[in-house]
Amino acid sequence: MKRTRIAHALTLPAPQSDLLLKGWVRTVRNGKNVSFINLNDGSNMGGIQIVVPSDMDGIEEVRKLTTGSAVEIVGELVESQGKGQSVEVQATKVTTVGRAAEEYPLQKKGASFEFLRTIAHLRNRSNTFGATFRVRSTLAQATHAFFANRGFVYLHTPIVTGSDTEGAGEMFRVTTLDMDNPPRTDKGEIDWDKDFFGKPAYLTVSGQLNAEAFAMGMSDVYTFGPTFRAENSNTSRHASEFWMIEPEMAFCDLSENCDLAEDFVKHLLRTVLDDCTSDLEFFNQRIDKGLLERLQHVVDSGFERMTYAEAVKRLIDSGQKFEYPVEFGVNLQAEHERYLTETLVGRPTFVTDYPKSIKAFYMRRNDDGQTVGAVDLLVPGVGELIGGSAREERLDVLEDAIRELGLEPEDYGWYLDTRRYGTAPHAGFGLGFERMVMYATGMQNIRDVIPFPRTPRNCEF
RNA sequence: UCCUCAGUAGCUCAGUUGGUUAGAGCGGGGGACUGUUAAUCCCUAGGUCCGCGGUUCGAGUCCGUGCUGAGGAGCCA
Repeated sequence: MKRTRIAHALTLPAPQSDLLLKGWVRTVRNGKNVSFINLNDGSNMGGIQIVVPSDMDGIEEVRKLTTGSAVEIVGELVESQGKGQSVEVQATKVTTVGRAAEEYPLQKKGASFEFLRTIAHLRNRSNTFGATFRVRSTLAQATHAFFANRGFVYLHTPIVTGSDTEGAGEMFRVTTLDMDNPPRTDKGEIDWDKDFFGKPAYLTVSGQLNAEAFAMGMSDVYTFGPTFRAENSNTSRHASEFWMIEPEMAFCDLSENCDLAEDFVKHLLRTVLDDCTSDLEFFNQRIDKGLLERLQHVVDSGFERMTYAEAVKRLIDSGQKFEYPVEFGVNLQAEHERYLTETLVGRPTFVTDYPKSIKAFYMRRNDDGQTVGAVDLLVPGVGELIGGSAREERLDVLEDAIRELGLEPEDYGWYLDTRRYGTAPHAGFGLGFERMVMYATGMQNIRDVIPFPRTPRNCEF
């Protein structure tokens, strides 16, 4: 007999005999004539109700089943005699595969997210986290489907990089040197020439520069992989290891870049609305009351677009008092971004054309000489979901930008080659995948949307 | 890194102005009842009150400090 996953079993017409289910016990309730098991195998939200008659062989073992135990059930799918479910399984055989010890920490009654983080290896068996990681998986697969449908090449950029000039944040060093006794140069400095790669190496903070190189030849590419930032960030939306999606498109300007970002976000939300209905209903009911309405609204309406200058003006004109005053030339504070996207606009908002002084060197200089072709996508509840730009494709302008930072263009050899040999306008963005999962589920902490989160001072599991 | 708050049973929490032997619900163990739905009812076991130092006749409670966690800020995705 072949195992049937619970989500599939629930789609079968009842009655359906000779069903083999395997999963984990959520609850057991023992009655006089029957015992009830709620069985879950991760394929759906609510699991399935198993009814075990009291005269079944081995009923004593069933009565002593503990929450969390792994079991196999053989039985028949029938219309339910009770309320609360349309079908259930009348068991003919129950086998304990792996009994859960009495101290199994996931109880029927709710535990705090904070506690569940300390048992990250078990929390996927709870309603909230099962739903979160099903949605996460669906979003990942929808990402690949979206880009595949548009002819993008899926590009694997390196995890380990020798480039310390990316400027996107503090980097984790990768080394095989003995840190207790590293080799030294004559000057007493650590001799990185003796290290594995013959020079300092780091974990990537972005695949963008590599993706740009591939866009200058393969036209439309995207990356989707882990990214590492060694920032000492202690917030609900930063992790030291996270997943980022970075499309890069040749012959593309900032406006087309925004078009793609908007299509992409809408495609992701449409997919989870269609494919994760019961999970989203759970989130809507238990985690974030307005979730379904908000997601549907985002799918149905256009995103707002405004320049940084307009954003500053609207924030000032609003008369709203902020802890930090709004002023042209300084970065928007979190309170500004939140007010803009949540109150003034009420849906996702692209803010474009920031002052060059507050953005990265590779962003394309606008004709006004003051701003660059940057874009942030701000969304209610999460903040910055996407950061992107048109890239500076003009060799001389890019070299000037590097020099203005006090850096040497010679250090950017291969990157500048892409401007030297058949350069073309191009643009791209980075989307923080965990922030997307947060936005789609209403979950408020990045540590709760990644299976085993890595944050400062936390590398358990 | 900065600011604020918190840490009491396996989990979620209560614990009065500092005062005898620190409580409840859930979970665990035992039993009753029952087509149940976080089932219900009875009995029961279970505690380094985060660590260290101090004030006091006396500290879960007050003070200092360390650790851990959370929320907010900065950095960003």
